[in-house]
Amino acid sequence: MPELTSVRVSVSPIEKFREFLATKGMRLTREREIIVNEVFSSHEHFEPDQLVARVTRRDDAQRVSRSTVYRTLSSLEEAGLLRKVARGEHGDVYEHDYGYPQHDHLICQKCGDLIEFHNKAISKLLDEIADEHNFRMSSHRLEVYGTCDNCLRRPRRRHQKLDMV
Amino acid sequence: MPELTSVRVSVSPIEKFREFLATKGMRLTREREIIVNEVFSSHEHFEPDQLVARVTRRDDAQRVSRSTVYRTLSSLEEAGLLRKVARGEHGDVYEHDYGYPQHDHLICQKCGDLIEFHNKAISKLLDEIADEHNFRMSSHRLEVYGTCDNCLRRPRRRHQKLDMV
DNA sequence: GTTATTGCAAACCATTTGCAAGTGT
DNA sequence: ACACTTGCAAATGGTTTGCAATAAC
Repeated sequence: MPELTSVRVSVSPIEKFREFLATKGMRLTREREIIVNEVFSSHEHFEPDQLVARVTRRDDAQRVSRSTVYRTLSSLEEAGLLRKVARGEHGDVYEHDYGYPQHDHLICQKCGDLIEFHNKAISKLLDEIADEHNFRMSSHRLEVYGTCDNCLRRPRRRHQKLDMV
Repeated sequence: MPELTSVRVSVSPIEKFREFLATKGMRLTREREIIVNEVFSSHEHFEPDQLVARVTRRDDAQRVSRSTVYRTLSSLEEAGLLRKVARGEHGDVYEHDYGYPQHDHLICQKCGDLIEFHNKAISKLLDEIADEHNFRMSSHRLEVYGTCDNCLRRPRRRHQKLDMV
């Protein structure tokens, strides 16, 4: 088991969010807190609707409406706590963008799975390319589409239409 | 069987499309031909709605409905003649994917401008990365966001939006 | 003659928004 | 108290689809 160093994050997501909200004259409400807790309870990528499903099904004081989920996700994105990732035909997902290093994705077109990777050489090349074009880079999105290991090993017939003549 | 040279030769887009349609048991209709001509009359990136606007405004036999434009764009994408490019908050655009080498984009967040580039080293790195993950890569999308040369030079102006004046 | 295709309008669907009621500071 | 916020329902907006009429082969 590798040793974990807790150097990365000094402030909890909820605290970071509160700070962000404060600068906007916004409040950390019960609903926003519920959503942040839900979002940061696991490191999985998620679709807005998955989150909505979880928090709207409740019948207690932990319930949050669909609108509020969407509104809060936007705020979390703006606050730098979440980032949106486009998965092509599979729709967008959110991922944590706080306390995690920059990375890119392999995206399986069969099962929609996301595999993260980071490659310094690519980052360096991007710097050079931007420089050549006198372009000031602020971010990038690199998505590699194809078929993941799992789907290659156990191909599901229904995905292969083979309608080639 | 038509005679083909041994070298990769540029068949016209319309011909390529006809071949694709044939393999699908589909027909090259007047409407599809109109759209292909319109799409390949210039190399510009375009939004579906821009194309729709051009071909639905007509009152002669050159008119094509919105539905047919969308249906045909999908077919052209499937046929490998067009490719969709996501511009982040600026919405998706189509670009020619036939007779043009693979390339990526610098995308200006100020003006939405697209600057194409190609870098062999990046392609090579992607091959290696996919390989390491036993991932079969079929394509990739690399978009570099930031501010373009033009917008850096004219910081306070919206540049090249001449279609509004 | 079949069978694919078109145009229209209606449906879709994830996301956004107006508004009245509710809540944090 | 005063804004900010919520939940609901309705609006959005780009894209897709059902269907009857039409056209390609």
